[in-house]
Amino acid sequence: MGLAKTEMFTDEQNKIALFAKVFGHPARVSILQHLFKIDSCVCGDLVNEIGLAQPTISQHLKELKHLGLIKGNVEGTSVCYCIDKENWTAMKALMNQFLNQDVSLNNDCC
Amino acid sequence: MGLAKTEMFTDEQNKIALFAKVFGHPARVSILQHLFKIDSCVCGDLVNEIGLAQPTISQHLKELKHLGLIKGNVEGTSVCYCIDKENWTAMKALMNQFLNQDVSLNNDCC
DNA sequence: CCTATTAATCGTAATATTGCAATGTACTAA
DNA sequence: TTAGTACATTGCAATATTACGATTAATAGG
Repeated sequence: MGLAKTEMFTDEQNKIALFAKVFGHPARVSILQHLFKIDSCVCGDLVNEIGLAQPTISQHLKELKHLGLIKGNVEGTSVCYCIDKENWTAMKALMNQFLNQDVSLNNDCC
Repeated sequence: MGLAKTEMFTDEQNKIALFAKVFGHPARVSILQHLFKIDSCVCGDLVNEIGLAQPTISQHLKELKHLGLIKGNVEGTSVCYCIDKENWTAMKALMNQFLNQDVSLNNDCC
């Protein structure tokens, strides 16, 4: 298996899970934090910043790009990656809706 | 491999990734939403609510419990699960810090 | 053209995740 | 005690993820 049964869940639940999944690796968290911290970024910087090999970083960037959270422009021999602000904001709204569910219920059973 | 190299990242990055990972499956998202929606919950309800088999649900509940996001009390033959409000709030703060990084930078390179 | 640089892709090994049948455990009721 | 109910644990098969060496593609500079 190793295969989630997505068909039995709502689109919203699957979408939340997909975004969360991409944040579920410290390298990708680190990449995103780095992209926020500086204005622009080439992959080489990330390979130096994070300790992983170049193909590994490239693979993580691909996943982030696939979900639309970052975008990359070719600049000569290097590629400039940065946060896709619009998609990030939309993702944030979805995640906040999930995280900010009302916690003040009177479920005193536990 | 399939093994994240956690030692090269900060505690914060690893913690964010761990929480995100547990949200990275629609069944666990669904379980948490259901626990928020009702006051208390036994596992049987979840097995009916979600379409997965009982051992599968039990395993997902275990992961949520391990991270402290839910807690369970034995009540006779059944177990009452609910959100651990305190830990949920702490988790929320960490995740919001990550999600709400300033998006208004002038990274116009892309 | 040739060479260097940068990053993507391919191939593969090690490990993790998902899901469930079978089984085990703990409690309740008769 | 026996049977039933509710959930946990075990064991395993199918698939996914992570990481990286080797290679490839694309561009820049000579």
